[in-house]
Amino acid sequence: MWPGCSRRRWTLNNETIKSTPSLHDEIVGRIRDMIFAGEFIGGQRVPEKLLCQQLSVSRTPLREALKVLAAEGLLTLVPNRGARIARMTVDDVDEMFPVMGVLEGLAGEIACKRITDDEIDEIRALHYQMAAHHKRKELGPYFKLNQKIHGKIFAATGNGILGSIYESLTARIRLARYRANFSYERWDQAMAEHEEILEALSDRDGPRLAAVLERHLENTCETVKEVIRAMDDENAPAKAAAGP
Amino acid sequence: MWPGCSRRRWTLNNETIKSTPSLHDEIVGRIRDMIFAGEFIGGQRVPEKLLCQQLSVSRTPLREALKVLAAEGLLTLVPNRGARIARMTVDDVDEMFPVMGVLEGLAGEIACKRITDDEIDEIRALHYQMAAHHKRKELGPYFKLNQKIHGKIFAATGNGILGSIYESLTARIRLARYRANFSYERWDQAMAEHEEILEALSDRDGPRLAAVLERHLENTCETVKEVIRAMDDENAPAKAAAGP
DNA sequence: CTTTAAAATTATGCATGCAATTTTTTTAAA
DNA sequence: TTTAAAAAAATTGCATGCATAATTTTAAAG
Repeated sequence: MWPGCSRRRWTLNNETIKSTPSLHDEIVGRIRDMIFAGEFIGGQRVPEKLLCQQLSVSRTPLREALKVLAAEGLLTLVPNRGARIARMTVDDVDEMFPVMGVLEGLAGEIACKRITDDEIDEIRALHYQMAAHHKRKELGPYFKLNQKIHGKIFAATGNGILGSIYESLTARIRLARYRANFSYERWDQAMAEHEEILEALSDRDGPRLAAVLERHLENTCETVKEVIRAMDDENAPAKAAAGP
Repeated sequence: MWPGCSRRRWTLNNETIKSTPSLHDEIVGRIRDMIFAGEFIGGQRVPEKLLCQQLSVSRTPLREALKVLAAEGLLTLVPNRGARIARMTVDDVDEMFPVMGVLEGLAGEIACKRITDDEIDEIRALHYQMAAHHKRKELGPYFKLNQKIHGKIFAATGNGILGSIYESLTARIRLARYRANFSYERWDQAMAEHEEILEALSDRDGPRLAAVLERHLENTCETVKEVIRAMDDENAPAKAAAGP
C-alpha cells in the first residue's frame, strides 16, 4: 500500500533493481495485518517484547517497523511509553471525511476519463460478487470486495499519489470498522449507491460518479461514527459497571 | 508538521502528558532541515555513517529516523543499499498537482467559513511582508512567508488531517524548489495571485478563494517543473560534457 | 586502453546489552 | 479500606558488535 516498502522491484533513476526482502518491511506488513485482523483494540498498549516473541524477531527491526506504522497513523508512539494502537475518535472521522470526499470526487472524475473497458468489466465482476455477499449478509467478504472496488477506481486514475493518500486514510478508518455492528438500512443504502457507482462508471459520467461517491462516503462516514460510538460505550461505562 | 513527532505535549485518551524529547524525533527534525537547506541534492546517497558523525548519534536512533523520513517521502530507502534523497520527477509533480488542487480548494472553502478576523489580520501582515521581499527580489524570505501564508490558511480550517496531508505534499515539492531559478514573470504573476487570495479571504468568498488557490497552484506547479527540468539538464548532459 | 574478475573495503541488517524511565508491586500510614 | 511512599520489576532508549550484502579497488586478460 505504501509506495516502496516490502518485497518488490524498485525503480530508481530509471534502473530496475530486484530487492532482497528486508525483515523490518516484512514486519510492517505482518503487524498491519494483525491490527486489521482486530488482534488489538484501539488505545491498547502494544509492548515491544510481545510483538518480538510473536513475530520471533529482535527489537531493532521491530522498532523500525513501529516507527513506520506510527507514520502511517496506525500506531501512536509516545517516548518512553511505547506504542499504542491508534484510537479513532468521532472528531478524527469528521476531519477525514471532507478530505476523503474531495479525493474520491477527484478520483471519480479522472477515472471516468481514463478507465478502460476491461477495467470496468473487472469492477463489474467484483460488484456482482459483492452484491451476492450483501444478499447473504456476509459482512466480511462484503467489506473486502467493497474495499477492492474503491481501490480499482483509484487505480484507474493512474495517479499513484492520489491512491496512496486515499489508502492511508481508509487504513485508519479500518481501525474502527473491523467490528461493524451497523444498521441493515445503511447497508442496503450503501449497496444501492454502489449500483449507481457502477452505472456512472459504465457511462463514464465523471460529475455523476463524483457526486455518488461523495454521497456514498457520507453514508460510510456515518456508519463508522456509529461504530466508534458503540465501541466507546462498550468500554467507558464498562468500568462503571465493573464496580462493587 | 507531522502529527505527534517531537517535543510537544501529547493528548492521548483525554490525558495531557508532557513527553521527554526523544533522540530519534530530534534527529528526524534535524535531517529534515538539512534536506530542506539543500545540503543534499536529489538522488544523492546519504550514508548512515556520515549522518551519524554529523549529528553525533549512534546508528540505531538514526536508522529509526530514516524510516520516518522515508515514510514521509523525503528519502528513498532501498534494502541493503541505504538511503537516498528522494528524487522528484516531472511526473511526480503532475500526479501531486491535482491532489493538492482539490485540497487547496477544500481548504479555501472551509477557511472562508471559519477564519476569524484576527487570523485574516495575521495573514495580511505576512502578505505585506512577503510583498516587500518580492519587490526586493529576496527569494529565500519570500518563500518562507509564502509557505507560512498557505499554512495559515490550512490552519484556519481547523482540520489537522487536511493540513498534515497538504504539508507532507509541499514538503516533497520543496525538495525540488530550494534552488529556484525561475522566471520573474512567473514570480510577478504569483504575487498578483496572492493579492487576489488576500482579497477573497477578506471577503470570505469561498468559491473565489478556491478558484484563485487552484490557479495559483497551477503557476507554482509549472515553476516547480521548470526547476526540475533545469536540475535534470544540469546533471544529465554534464556527464556528456565531462567527456574527453 | 578497455573490459572483466577477484580481493579488499565499506555499508547495511540485525541481535544483544546496559542505562534510564516508567509501571507495578509492596509496605506503611492515615 | 483507602492512600502514599518506596522498592522491585518491567519496558523503553540507545550504543555496540558481528554477519551479510554491496561497492570500490586492484589485478589480469583481451
